[in-house]
Amino acid sequence: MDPGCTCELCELRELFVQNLDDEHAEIVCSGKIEKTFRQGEVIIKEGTLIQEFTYLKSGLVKLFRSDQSGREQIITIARPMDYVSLLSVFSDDHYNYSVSALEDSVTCNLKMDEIRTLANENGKLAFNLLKKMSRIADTIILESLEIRKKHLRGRVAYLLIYFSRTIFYSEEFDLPLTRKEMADYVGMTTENVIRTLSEFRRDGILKIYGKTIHIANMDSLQSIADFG
Amino acid sequence: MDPGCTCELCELRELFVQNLDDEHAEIVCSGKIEKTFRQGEVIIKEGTLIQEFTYLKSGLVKLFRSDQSGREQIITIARPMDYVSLLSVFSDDHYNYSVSALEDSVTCNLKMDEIRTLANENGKLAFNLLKKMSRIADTIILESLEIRKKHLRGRVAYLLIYFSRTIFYSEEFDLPLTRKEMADYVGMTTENVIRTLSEFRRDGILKIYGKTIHIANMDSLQSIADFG
DNA sequence: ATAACGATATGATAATTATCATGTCATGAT
DNA sequence: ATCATGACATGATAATTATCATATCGTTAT
Repeated sequence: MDPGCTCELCELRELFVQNLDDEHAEIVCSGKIEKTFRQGEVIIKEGTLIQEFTYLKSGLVKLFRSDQSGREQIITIARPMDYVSLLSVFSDDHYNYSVSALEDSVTCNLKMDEIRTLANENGKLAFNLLKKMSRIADTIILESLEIRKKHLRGRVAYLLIYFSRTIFYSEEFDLPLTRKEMADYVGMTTENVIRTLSEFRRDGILKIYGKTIHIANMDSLQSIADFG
Repeated sequence: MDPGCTCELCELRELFVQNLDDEHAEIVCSGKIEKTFRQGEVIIKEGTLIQEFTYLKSGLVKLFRSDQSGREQIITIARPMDYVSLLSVFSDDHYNYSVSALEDSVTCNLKMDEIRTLANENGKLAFNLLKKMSRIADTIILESLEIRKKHLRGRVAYLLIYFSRTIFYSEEFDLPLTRKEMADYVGMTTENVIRTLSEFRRDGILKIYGKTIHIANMDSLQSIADFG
């Protein structure tokens, strides 16, 4: 991959550099487009034609679907090193979900038909894509099953631990979601998510300063997530 | 693919025959093992080492996970033409779900490391696997979101329509699941699934003779699935 | 044939969650 | 600075679902 692609930590680079010769890497690289999104901006819109392979370089995004009544269901939250263009990309012509930026984000976009062509010609590349896809799909499905079997308190606890462990690596962090979005994620109403957070605060499990959450008693929170 | 692989309708055949030369097809084919399972038998056990690529040739199976308390969550139901070895196969060493036969079933098993090797060498094969995987993962995720946003009645209606349209192509069919399994699928209790079926019967939407279901009023059932 | 068991079924009650009402607070627009 | 708006918050009540109790039915084991 030529020096133009200087995305040091980019997983795409890792993926392609191992698997493509210089000539093909150059093709991919020359078609690369970086896009910047402000918090709240739509990156991918449900129903839109899939033309690009979108990779999240920095920031944080949510994948979601909207039903006829306008309510959103959040499918998952993706960080850099996750593929954003994932779910429908290899099986469908149109996105069946939307993506928007939870924090200011930068994406790296490649032309989808180039990826398709390259993958068809290059088993290693295709197989690596297959592995990535498999892992991500797996994670989403298992996460969805986990959430589904818990009650309200367990779901909220699970989500907070997810942010603490997986996203922010800290017991204090700024929630990247509004209470409504948390509700959309765990499949409950906004009011009940708020009530649950207040309960956790009253029980001394959390300290809450607006969007800032400090997990004061991780053990309790963990056992609520496990058994609630 | 040599004449030994005479699975006329097998999607594997279609997948491999287009993508492998005779020599490689012979490798795959010679390692093929067919296995027969009676209704209720376990085909894949959660936690087990993944060594085979399992394809469902005939029958009907359920994919599910068991939690610590012993309750099952059904992830999806797979028919022939679906890949059974799917979710973890390319991303994990061990299955994180189980599969068992809802009807007498026959699987076709290939060695996983052969598939891995071939996919690495053959872009077309890997890309076709990628497309299949993508489609199946997509379907499971979207189905899960659909179920999740409905209430009890809507979930049961959805499931009945799913059997009618997708599995049996008829408005009268024998339920391949017990009431408990239906409950495990839609994430509700057995009692409430039974109650809902009884309600549908009382409302003239269904006729129920034990496991045999006749959908007497598809329009009503459909609108319950859509809006309930 | 009969006993035992699991699946199906229904009712009563408890637990959980949604809805509606209302109010505060922070923030951006004018 | 003030207003408008949306996010956050809490209580009361309604709707939904789970749990517990009980009973029937069909199938399997003895």
